[in-house]
Amino acid sequence: MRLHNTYTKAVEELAPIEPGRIRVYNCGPTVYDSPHVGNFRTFAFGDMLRRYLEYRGFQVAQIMNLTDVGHLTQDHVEAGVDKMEEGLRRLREQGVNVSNPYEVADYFIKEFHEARRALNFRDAHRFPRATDHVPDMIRLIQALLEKGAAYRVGGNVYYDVTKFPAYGRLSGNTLEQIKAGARIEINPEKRHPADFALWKTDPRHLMQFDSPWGRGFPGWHIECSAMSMKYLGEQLDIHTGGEDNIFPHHECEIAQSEAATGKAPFVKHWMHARHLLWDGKKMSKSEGTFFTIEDLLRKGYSGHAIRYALVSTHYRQQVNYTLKSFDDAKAAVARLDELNRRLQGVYGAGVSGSETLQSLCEAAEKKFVAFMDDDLNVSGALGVVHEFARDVNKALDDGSVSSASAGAALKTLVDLCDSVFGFLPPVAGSGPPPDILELGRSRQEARARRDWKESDRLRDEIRAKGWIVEDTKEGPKWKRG
RNA sequence: GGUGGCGUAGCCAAGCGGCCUAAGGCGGGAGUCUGCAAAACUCCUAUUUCGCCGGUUCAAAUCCGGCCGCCACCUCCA
Repeated sequence: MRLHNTYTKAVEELAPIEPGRIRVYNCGPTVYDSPHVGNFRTFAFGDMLRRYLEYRGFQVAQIMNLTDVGHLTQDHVEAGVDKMEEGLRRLREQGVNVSNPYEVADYFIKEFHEARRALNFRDAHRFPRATDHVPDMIRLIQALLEKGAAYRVGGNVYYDVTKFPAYGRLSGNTLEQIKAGARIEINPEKRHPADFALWKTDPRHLMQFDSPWGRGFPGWHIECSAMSMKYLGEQLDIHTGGEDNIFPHHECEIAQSEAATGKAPFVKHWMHARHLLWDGKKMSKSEGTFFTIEDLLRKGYSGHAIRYALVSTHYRQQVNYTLKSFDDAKAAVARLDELNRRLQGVYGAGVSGSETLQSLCEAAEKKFVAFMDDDLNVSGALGVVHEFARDVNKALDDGSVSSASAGAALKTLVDLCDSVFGFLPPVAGSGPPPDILELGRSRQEARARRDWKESDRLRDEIRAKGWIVEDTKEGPKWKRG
């Protein structure tokens, strides 16, 4: 299996640190605002990666952090705005009863998990919160000070980038380039403009923690180093995030982690998802293109359809969405859902017939794996899925498929579309309730005596009760309205 | 200013030197099936064509150069 690595800018063979086991850290959400589709494109990529690794037989340890410290918008304290404070104000404006930053975080963490579940994510093994790990961060900062990789100025601690020769290798922002760039603010406390804060003492910050350097708060980057190493060890197989994290966040993480442990590489595969565009531009609140998952659900798109849309474009491809993208996804999911029901019907009916689907399944899975093994080529893999769907439908139309054969096709469909992609809706267990089935039987009787008027009336009545009945060769087929 | 990416049918999107007379989805058209509807299936919907212009090669959507257009990162951001 081959995956792209931002650090080397190449697609490389995945070679687990520990055979059979993959340790993945996903940069998770900041929880002082509602997560939006863009965030979830990245998270959905992380979830699919985990699912595919499991499908390929790896035991995966997946950690996703929740950033609940309200970092300042700038390293330089003076002009900084506390994000948590903004979140608090925003929620109060909406009439939500919150009194402190922890409650703000709780509120948005709950929202995040709701959206995550709606999109059928597997649970990461842990969702560590930054505020629960301040002592771990302090220990890491202390280690960096002891090794001379960081320095203290009053109550502030900065990382000394000049002590880390590899700084800039991930992003290409070498120290020379940063120095030349006019966009870095001058902070007289820093020895080098690219030095970044590990700890800040500032009485105005909302969230305050005790430290050897005074009461203050941790720098943004240190939390991920501390939490990933705490739960996954000093070296990880894969670390994911959005492309914006490459610099400065992940660049700084590498510097901190490797300087602290003396082990390199901190991460074997850095994987970054590209940002999405809405209607050709960055999502923007003022343009009304800042959609949350909840917004899309409210517009009538199912979690499965949203997931299909988010997952069906390669993660390193900049993707442009409009509402039509979600309509397309909805239709594609419906088609696969239809096949799923059809197969379940044949599988449950216990019919004998040809076993021809077996080889079709094997061929499809083989091709699917070949595409996915190549840095998660989902478009190619999806092509395989849809070709498979067409071939199976064709066989079903011939009416000669055995139950065993249908079962095999069912397994393939579920493996690919549910286990890996996670967008196949579950077939509602038992079908319609007895009263609906009774109406259906009346309708069949009406049809038998060619009373189309009554038959259509019953179909409308069934429809009004939330079910759709379709006539097929195998008898009536039931769907949720 | 620095760095990186993209430009394939109405839309989305694979392919990255010959199996391309270019996957797959959505949309559209015609048909099969059906009392009707729905679903499904079949066929059609890029045929000197893959932004444009040159070049390399026996061979290019795929490599090289130039141009045009779009985007991202370099600053909080997935």
